[in-house]
Amino acid sequence: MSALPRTERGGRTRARILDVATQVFAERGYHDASIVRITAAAEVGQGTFYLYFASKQEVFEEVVRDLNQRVRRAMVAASSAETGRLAAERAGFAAYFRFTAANPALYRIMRQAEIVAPHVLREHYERIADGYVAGLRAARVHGELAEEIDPEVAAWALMGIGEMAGMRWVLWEQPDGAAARNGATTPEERPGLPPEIFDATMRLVERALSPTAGTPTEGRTA
Amino acid sequence: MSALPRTERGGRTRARILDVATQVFAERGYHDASIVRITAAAEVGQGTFYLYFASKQEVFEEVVRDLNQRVRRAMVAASSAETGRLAAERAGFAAYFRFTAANPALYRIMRQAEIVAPHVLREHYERIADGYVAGLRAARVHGELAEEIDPEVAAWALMGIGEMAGMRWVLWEQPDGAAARNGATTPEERPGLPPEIFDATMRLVERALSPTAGTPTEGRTA
Amino acid sequence: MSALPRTERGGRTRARILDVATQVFAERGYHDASIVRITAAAEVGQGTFYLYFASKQEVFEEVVRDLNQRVRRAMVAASSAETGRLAAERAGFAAYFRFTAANPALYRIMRQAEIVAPHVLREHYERIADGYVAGLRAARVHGELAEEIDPEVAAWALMGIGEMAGMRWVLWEQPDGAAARNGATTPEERPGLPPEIFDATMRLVERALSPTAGTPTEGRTA
Amino acid sequence: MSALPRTERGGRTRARILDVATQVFAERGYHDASIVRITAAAEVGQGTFYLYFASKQEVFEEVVRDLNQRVRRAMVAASSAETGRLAAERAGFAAYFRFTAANPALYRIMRQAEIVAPHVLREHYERIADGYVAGLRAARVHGELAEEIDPEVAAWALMGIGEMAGMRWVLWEQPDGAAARNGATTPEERPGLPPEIFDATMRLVERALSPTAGTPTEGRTA
DNA sequence: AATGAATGAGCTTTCATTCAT
DNA sequence: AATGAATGAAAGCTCATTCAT
Repeated sequence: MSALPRTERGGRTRARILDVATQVFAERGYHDASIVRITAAAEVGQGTFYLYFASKQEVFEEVVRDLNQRVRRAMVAASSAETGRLAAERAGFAAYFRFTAANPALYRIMRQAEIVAPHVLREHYERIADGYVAGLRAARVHGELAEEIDPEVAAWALMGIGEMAGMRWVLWEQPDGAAARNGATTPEERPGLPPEIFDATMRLVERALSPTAGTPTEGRTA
Repeated sequence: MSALPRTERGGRTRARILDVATQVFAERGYHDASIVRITAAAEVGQGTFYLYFASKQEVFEEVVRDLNQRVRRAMVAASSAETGRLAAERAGFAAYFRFTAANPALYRIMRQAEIVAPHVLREHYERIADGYVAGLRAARVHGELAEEIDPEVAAWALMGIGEMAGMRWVLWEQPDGAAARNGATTPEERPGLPPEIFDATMRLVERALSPTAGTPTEGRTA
Repeated sequence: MSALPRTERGGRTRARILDVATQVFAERGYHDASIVRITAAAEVGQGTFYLYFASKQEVFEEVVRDLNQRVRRAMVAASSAETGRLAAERAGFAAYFRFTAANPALYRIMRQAEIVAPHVLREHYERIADGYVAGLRAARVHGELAEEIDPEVAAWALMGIGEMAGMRWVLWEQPDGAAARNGATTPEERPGLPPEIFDATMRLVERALSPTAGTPTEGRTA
Repeated sequence: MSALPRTERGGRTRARILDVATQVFAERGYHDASIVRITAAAEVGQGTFYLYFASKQEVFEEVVRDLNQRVRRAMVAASSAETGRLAAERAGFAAYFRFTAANPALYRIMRQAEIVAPHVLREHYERIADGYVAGLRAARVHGELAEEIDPEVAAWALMGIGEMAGMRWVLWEQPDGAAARNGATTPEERPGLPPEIFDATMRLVERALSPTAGTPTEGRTA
C-alpha cells in the first residue's frame, strides 16, 4: 500500500519517481512504460515504487495532475503580469505555447489520458477552461469582449486552437529546431510558436473576440 | 504473412474484422483490444486475423486511415451541397460534429494514434487541414475571407475548435442523451452539437474569418 | 491422406515439393521450415502438400531416405570404379566429401534427424556402415586389411572420421571458398576436402587399416 | 532483462533452472522443450526463468557451454592421471565414453546445436580438438606420434571416431542396459563402451598414430 | 489435381504486483 | 525506508492440418 513519505529522504524519492515517470510515460506511452523501467531509471528498487504509489494507474493520474498544475501556473503567471484583459489573454496563450515547447510530455501524456484516466483528463481541460472563462468574463466587464461571444464556448475554442497549433507548430516542428530559428534567448522571450504563426493565430483570435473586430491588431510578437 | 483476400468470402471476412477492430479499439483502447477479443467479436479464429493483417499495429493503422476517409467524405459531401463559401465551411463543420456524434470511435482512436502510430495521425490531421485550406482559399478568391487571415493557420485553428467542441459537447454529453434532447430526427438535421453551442461556435468562427466581421450573423442552426 | 501420385504431372509436383523441402529443412531447420514456406517455395497451394505427404514428419523422413540413397550411390559409383580394395575405399571416401561439399544439406538434415526421426537416422548410418563393412570384408579376403582390425568397428570409425572432417574442412570452410582454391574443375576431381587434408586423413586411415602399416602411402590427391 | 543473481537464493534458482533445462532439451529437443515445461520441472514460475536468462536460445547456449566444460574437465582429469602420452590419450578417450554413457544429454544437445546455435557448437568442437592437439603435440615431442601424422587432422579424426562410436555403442545400446552387462561397478571402471569394442577402437587408433604401428598393443580394457 | 480460407492449441515473452528480508 | 526475487495470467503471433470448392 502507498503512503505519504514520512521523511525528507522519502519525499525526495517520491519526487524522483514522479519525475522519471513523467518522462517515461511521455516517451514510451503508458503501456510500454513498465514499472521496471521507471524504477530502473529512478534508480530505486521495484518494491520502493509501491511505497509511494498504490499502482501504475495512480502515478499516471498524479503525473497528469502535476502537469496540469504546472501549465496553469505558467499561464497565470504570464497573464497576470499584463494589465489589459486581452493582452493578458495573449500572454497566457504565449505561455501555453512556451510550456508546450519546453514540456512536450504534456501533449503526449494528455493523449494517453483519454484512455487511461478519462476523468482526470476531463479535470485537466475543465480547469484550464475555467481559467479562460474567468479571464474572458473579466474582459467582458471591461468591454473588451464582444457581446455576442459566449465566454464558455470561446474558452473551449481557445483551448482547441492552442492545442492544435501547439501540436502542429511546436511539437511537429521541434526536431527541425524551430525554436532555435527564433533567435530568442531567455525563456520569457521564446514564443514556442514561430512568431509569424503566433501573430497570425492571435490576429484570428482577436478578430473573433474583440468588440472592435475587423480592426487589425498591431503585429506584436509573443 | 498478411495478404489481400483472394476470394469474395475472404473479402467479407477481412471487412468484418476491420469493422469490429474499430469498435474494440474505441471501447477498450489499443492495448486492451487484444487479438483474442477482436477475433472473438468478429467470430473468426485468431489465426484468421493474421491472414489479412500482419499485426495488431497494422489493423490499427488501417482503422485510422479508414476513419479519416469516412469523415472527410462526410465533410466534403455536406459542404459541396452549399453554394456560398462560408456556408460550405459551416456545413462541413456541422458534418464533422455529426460524424463525431455518430462515431465516437473517431476521437478515441485518434487520441491513441498519437502514441501508437504517430505518422498516420499526422496524415489524418494534414488531410483534413488540406480540405479546410482548399475551402478557405476558394473563399478568399470570392472575397469571403478576411485579407489578414492566413488560410493555413485558420485551417488548423478550425480543426482545433472542432475537435475541442466535439469532445466537450458531443462526446462528454453523449451518455446523457444530448442528441436525443435536440429533438432532431433525420441524420441531416441532427447537429451533433447542441444547437445553441453550434451557433455560438459558428458566430465566433465567422467573426474570425469573414471580411465583414463584427456584423453578427443571423442565428442559423446547423 | 497422402497417396502416390497417379499422373505424371502429380509425380512432378511431388518431386518438386520433396526437393524444395530438402533445401528448406537444411536452411531453416525442421521447426522453422513451415509447410507454408515449403509450399510457397514450391509454388503450390498448402492443400496440395497433403496430397502427397501425410504430414511434415513424413516429408522429413522421405528427405532423409532420399539423401541417404543419393550419398550411397555416389560412394558406390566412385569406389566400384577402382580395382584395389583400399583404393576403392579411398575413392568412396573422396566421393563422400564431394557429396558433402555439393550438398551441405546432408549434414544439417542428419543433425536434425537425431531429434525428429531417430529411427531413420539410425537406418542412414547403418546403411552407410554396411557399405564400409562389405568393402572392408572384401579387403580382408584380399589381404589388404590388417588381421587385428574389426571391420565393424573400423566401418564406424571411418564414418566418424569422414563426418568430422567433412564438417570441419568442407562445411565450415565453405564460405571461404576452399573448394575454389583447389583449382579443380570437374566435379570428379574436386575433392571436397582441401587436398593436403584429404591426404593426411587418408594416410591416417591407411596406417590404421593396412597390414603393412608404418609404410607411408604415396601422397596422392583425391 | 536477464541478470546475474544477486543473492545466494537467486544463485540456487538459476542453477536449478540450468540443470533442468539440460535434461529437458536432451529429452524433448530444443523446440519441444518449452519454457512452460522447463519452469514447471524446475518448480519455479515462468517469469522467474527470465530473471536469469534472456531467452530460450540463451539458456540453450549456456547449457552447451556447461556441457562442454564438464566433458573437457572429465577428459583432462582422466588423461593427466597417466604418464605415457598415448596412455593419456587412451585415458581421455575412455573418459569421453564414460561421460557420454553417464550424460547422454551431451550428444542429443550437440546435435541440436548445429541448428540452434552453430557458433557455440563450433566452439565446443574446437575446444575439444584443441585438447587433443595439445596431447598429440606432446606425444610427438616424446616420439610417441608417427612423423607422418598431422596432429590437427588426427585430432579431428579422433573426435569423429569417439563421437560415432559413442553414438553407436553407448547411446544406441543404452536402453538395453549394456553398461550394466559389463559388470563394472565403480564409475572409473565403467568404460561406457563395451570393452571389446573399446579395445578394437583403441587398437585402430594406436595403429594410426603410434610410430611403431603394426605392432599390436596388448588388449588392455579401458 | 489443386487450392486457399479457416482454425485454435500452443508457443515465447512481459509485466504489475507481492512479500520476505 | 528500501530491495529484488518470485509469480502466473495474459499478450501477440505461428503453424500443421482440414475442408469446401
